[in-house]
Amino acid sequence: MSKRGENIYKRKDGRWEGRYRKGRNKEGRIIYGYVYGKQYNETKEKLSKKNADYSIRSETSAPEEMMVDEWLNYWLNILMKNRIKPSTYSNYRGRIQRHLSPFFKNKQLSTLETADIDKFIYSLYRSELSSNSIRSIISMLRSALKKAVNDNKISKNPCQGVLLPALSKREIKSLDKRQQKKLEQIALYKKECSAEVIALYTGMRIGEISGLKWEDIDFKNNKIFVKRTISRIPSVTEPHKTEIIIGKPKSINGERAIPISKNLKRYLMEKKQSSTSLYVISCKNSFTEPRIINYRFKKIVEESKIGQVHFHALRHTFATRCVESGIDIATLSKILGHASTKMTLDIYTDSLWETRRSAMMLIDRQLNYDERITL
DNA sequence: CGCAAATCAATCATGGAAGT
DNA sequence: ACTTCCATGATTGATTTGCG
Repeated sequence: MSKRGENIYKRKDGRWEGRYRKGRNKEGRIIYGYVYGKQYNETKEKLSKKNADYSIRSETSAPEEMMVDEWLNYWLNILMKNRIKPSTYSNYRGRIQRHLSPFFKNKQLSTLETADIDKFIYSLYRSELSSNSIRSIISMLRSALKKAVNDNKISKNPCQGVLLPALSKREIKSLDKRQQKKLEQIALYKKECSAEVIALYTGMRIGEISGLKWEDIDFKNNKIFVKRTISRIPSVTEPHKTEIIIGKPKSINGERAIPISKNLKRYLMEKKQSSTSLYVISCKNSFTEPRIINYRFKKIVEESKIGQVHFHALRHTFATRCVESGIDIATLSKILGHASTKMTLDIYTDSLWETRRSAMMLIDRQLNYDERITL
């Protein structure tokens, strides 16, 4: 009778159906061929013949003809798809389609060498991509080729040892108190609950604010639980479409609780009264997607005349204010949802130094050197 | 050998352009 | 006055490297 792995199954109509691998399509999915028979053994025989045919073929010609973009699609759609988040999948797919496939069109995987990768990087340079983007394309390519080495498709990884553009150093932008005041003045008096106010007083990310529900706020214990993140990505299934992804934290570690200050609590409670939606920031009685939050944010920024800032700067602003009020780094790290304090330290070392310096200057006033003479 | 710095990999944010 | 699509760019967790 039918055994696991044979790929022979009994059909509802009484016949036996066997499947064999014919090859793979452009996306890397397996294409099956089918055989049928009234008896199990009959089907098994037919199937083994087919299998013999195709295994000979794939041993001789198929492996030689594997193209670079075939491998990439196989790597992404078969090997990676279920291991990575939809947002990452979408991102990778976009980079393959837009950059890798066109450049390595008609290039055989087995002939790929380091020089090709260097040329590719050069072409990305010329298309004026930032070094960050180039790096992320190459690092994805590197992992795909690493797997190809592992599967004996190529003997060594051509990405090994390529020279990447220098990482552009990031400069954290945050609002000073004057800018913050100006922004709040407008945001606070909006009728709807303001994403900007929440960002400035919790440090939450835009996607997290987008997914925040009233039920995530524990007014009794003054806590906000971050449980969701919303983003819109190019559709995984339908081409030329996008879709909303509501990400659930994979582990309990992904979630975090943020304490609510007194004023924020008052603000939120007031807004909750007039809210009819499950979501704190609502749009048509549902969530407000990040693009819209950003759109509204930009209008407020313009109105408040504080210059050019990104929404993410509000998160930095929150952290900076925390540091200024002398918060300890471990606490801040927890609130921001960082995995370790290392990350937090890396980003905020400078502002920590600023507050230490000004603390020193305060102390310094007490030491009046001239008075020594009169003593 | 232990540690932090550097780099890689995965994920999230941004905003122009065009559509409704 | 948003809303959708899409490619680029930045952030952040994980791993490797390199240095005393």
